[in-house]
Amino acid sequence: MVQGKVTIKQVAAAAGVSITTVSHVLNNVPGKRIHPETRERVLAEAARLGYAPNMLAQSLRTQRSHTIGLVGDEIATTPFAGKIILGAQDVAAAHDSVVFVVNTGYERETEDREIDALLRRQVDGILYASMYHRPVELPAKLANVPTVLINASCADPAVAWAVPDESAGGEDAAEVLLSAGHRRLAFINDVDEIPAAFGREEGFRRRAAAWGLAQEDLRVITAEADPGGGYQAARRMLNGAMTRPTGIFCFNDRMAMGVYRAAAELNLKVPRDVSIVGFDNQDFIADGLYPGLTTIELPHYEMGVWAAEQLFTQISSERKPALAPTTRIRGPVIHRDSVAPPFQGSSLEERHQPADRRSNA
Amino acid sequence: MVQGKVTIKQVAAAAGVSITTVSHVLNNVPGKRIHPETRERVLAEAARLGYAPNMLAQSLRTQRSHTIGLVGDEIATTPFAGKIILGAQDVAAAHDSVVFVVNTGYERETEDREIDALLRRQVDGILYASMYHRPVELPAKLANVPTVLINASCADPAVAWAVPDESAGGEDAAEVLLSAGHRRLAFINDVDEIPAAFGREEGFRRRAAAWGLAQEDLRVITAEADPGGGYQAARRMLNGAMTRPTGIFCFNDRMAMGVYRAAAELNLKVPRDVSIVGFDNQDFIADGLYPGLTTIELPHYEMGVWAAEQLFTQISSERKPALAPTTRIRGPVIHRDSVAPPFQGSSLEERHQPADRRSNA
DNA sequence: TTGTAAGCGTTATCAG
DNA sequence: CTGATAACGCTTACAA
Repeated sequence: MVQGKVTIKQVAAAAGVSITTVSHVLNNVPGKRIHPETRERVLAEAARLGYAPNMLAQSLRTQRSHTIGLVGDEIATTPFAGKIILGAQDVAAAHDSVVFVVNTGYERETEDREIDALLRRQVDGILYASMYHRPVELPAKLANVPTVLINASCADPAVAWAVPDESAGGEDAAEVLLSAGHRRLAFINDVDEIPAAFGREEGFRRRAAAWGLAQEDLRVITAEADPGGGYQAARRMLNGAMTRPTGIFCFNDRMAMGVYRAAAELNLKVPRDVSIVGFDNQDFIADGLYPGLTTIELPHYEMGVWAAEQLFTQISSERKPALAPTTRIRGPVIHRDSVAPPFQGSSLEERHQPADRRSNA
Repeated sequence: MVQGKVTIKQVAAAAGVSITTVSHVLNNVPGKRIHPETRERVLAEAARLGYAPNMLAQSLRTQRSHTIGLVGDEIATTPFAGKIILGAQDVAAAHDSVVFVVNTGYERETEDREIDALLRRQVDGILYASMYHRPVELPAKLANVPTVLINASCADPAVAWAVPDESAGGEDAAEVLLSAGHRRLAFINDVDEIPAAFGREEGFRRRAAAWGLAQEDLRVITAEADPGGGYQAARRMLNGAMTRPTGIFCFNDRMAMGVYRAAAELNLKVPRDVSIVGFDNQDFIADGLYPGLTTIELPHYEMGVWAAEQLFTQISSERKPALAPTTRIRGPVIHRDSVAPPFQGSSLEERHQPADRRSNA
């Protein structure tokens, strides 16, 4: 009620007891038996005054700030980041905690400064997130603080981390195409040599092999992981009608965007003439494309949740074990309209071109 | 060096002085003259021990936490949010502060709970951000806390806010098209009755009028603010060759995405047959489309910066004035490749442009 | 020039 | 059952 800062002292005065007693009843101190009547009185006054403990004082005393830090390289700049923050915040809230988020912009100096800032504020732990799945090394400052990595792995077996299950994603993508009946597949992979590229290809190949697909029916080419890269790769790949893949898996949705364009230019309809599977389920792209893009979602929210939960158990446990848990989280496949059984009719060259579809080059 | 928690007391002991002296030298207390030699000693020991003041204690004592809160309805879920966070963080860092970010998900209850959590942590102030430009009313809890609104306006003249300059955006869009030579324009506006819709239309019309454009040469229709909406509107609008607008301004980039598709289906080339201007400069869409979309960028980062700076001056000033500053920030136009002079040739069954206004590019 | 001590708002120990 | 009182780590009168 009364605005401003009402302290435990005022509650005590109002209830005609000592602050000790107030603290006892408000915190439900185990060993303490308090007269029901005074307890009521205290509770009533506290409520009436709108008392809420000052957590700075509380933290100082208990050495527990109920605060965690989320530091990321590009955490705030990228469309994916949000979900991670959200996941972390949701579990933080469940632990009466709130989260500081800081963006380092890949600057070591900024990172150091900000981590210091967090540490001086006695954060109970730190979530260290990378925007893109990659191996990192833990900043030295964090050696003695509960920390868990998100979207990043670490050689040190003592640090916990969560990453997407890339190869499961690759498998799922293959499964979607294969089970729709496709037998000539292609994977347009990222040129960069990163875990996501390795993992997705590995899974894709593995599942294709499991279906008995012949080597020559699975082409893998690499390109820049953007619309332009996807476009160029697709132009190259979609040329010969005989050998053209009927199902294409793209490293990410942005590349898929380029593949759509290439297909349109070549007068190929998605999904009738080519089925396409993306990766990321990127907001406004996957669902903005026409037809809607079937894609594998990255488990950002889930990683945030897992990591935060892991962090809180680490915080409340005495000493961290020498071997920290790690996880690879599988993202769901989001079915939209870019995958269909391969077209069985005559080959494209024999068909009549629709009049409104002049090819542009 | 020594990890863990080194306190001022340890520094004092190591330097052979009292904690008062340590505090004095470390804080450069104005009125105090300290012997250069002891000052050196203190500094040296502090550095050697790697001392950093515990800000919880400091905050408790000084009643200044060097901490601000950024609460938003969807702050973390949307691709725009990041820039706001970034702007806020950048200026926070310049003020030795760090920012809590919380997402309310439009739930009043969550909002209350989280704001309480921030207040109990003694945040120095709060940035209250809306994901989409709209009027809001300030949560009652924030009445006595320095607060500034981002992407939201407020009827209360005592609260400060920053919003995008929508009508300037509309003007700029019109200018881009008109100065490229277009004389038959269209604006595909959002059906929702929101400030962005009003403002952009108003600006667009105003600038068109300033160029002397006749009423009938500026069509405005509304649609859902997504690719589907843009697509349908464009299909409707791009039909008759005679009356077809040569320049289209879309309420946002997502709608523009749909317009691209409609244009492609109608065998109209962008920008040769239709020039398109979007709004938002949304990552991965505006630059992912082909050809690249010319668009008006929303000043998220700038709003974050302005608001945070405003917040810090408010924090360090005694009492807030009855009339708080507000601002409308103009976003830059991002020139890409979706705008060109109207095509003068005859490849389409289009007749000549009205000869009255034959300007150039 | 330096030190003592009070106090920020809590919690925890230990008496009464 | 309840209440002094000492921390938590720091800043800041006020003394010396």
